[in-house]
Amino acid sequence: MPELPEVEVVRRSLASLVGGRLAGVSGHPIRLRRPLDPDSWCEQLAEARLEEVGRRGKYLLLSFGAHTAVLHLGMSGRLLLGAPGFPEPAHTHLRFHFDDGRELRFVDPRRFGMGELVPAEELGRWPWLASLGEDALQGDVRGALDRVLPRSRSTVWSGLLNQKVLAGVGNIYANEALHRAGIRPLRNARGISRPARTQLADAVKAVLAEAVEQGGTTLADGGFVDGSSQGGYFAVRLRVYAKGGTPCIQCGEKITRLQKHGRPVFFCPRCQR
DNA sequence: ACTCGCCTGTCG
DNA sequence: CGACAGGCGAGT
Repeated sequence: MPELPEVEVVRRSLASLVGGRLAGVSGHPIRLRRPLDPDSWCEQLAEARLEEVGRRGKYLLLSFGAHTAVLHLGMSGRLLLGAPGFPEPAHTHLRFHFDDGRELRFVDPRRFGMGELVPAEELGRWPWLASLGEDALQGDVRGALDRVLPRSRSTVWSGLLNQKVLAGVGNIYANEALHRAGIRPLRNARGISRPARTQLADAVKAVLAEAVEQGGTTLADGGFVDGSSQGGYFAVRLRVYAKGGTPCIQCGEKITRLQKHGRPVFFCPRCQR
């Protein structure tokens, strides 16, 4: 569910925890994308202070001095701030107990998420972070697309979704950026001209920045919420995603929906060439 | 470069 | 009840 903007919104919603000290970590061992053992987190983090909440692509980084908690929300993950006595959602796998009584809960029904506790000095070498490409919000998006797309044998849509190229773009924003740039998702990446790549890079940055401003995309199912359980408002600005059959906002043509690698792709057959 | 599988919840 | 969902890595 959460792509870069949603993770960034969560990151910002946790700002009030920064500087706080842990009183403990709890939960039951469970298999997420990797096994999670809350007891070992509790031992290693002891009474650590939360120094910073960072983000790389779709990964959240909670820096506790000697260790960094690396969290990925997968499709259904949430990080929720709770007050003492606040009822706890189902599928709460991990709780950070702060010494002011507040709790940060990692909730993930579908268990596609992940939590890893990494020694700070190993963070840069940690494989899943190390393989990430340019951050799609803050990095050199144009440079990354210029380097990779002309040599890619895949579609431009796949290229945007490839986290080794750009870190943070998921299916919603890939579709939206391609519409804004007037590019058909399933075109060969190497056939995209340099000016079109520049437009695409600008569109990626613009759509992500706008989505962050709007608090992220919360679709009708209410999936995404920030740390305070607030949804975002970008869904009303979506131009193609989940809009198959409805008129294009720019030209009135019906939005096409098709399926690629089992995932939905949306585009306007008139505006996007 | 593509397919599959990991899970639960929700919707038609 | 089946189809489908925002992701991603392993295996082919």
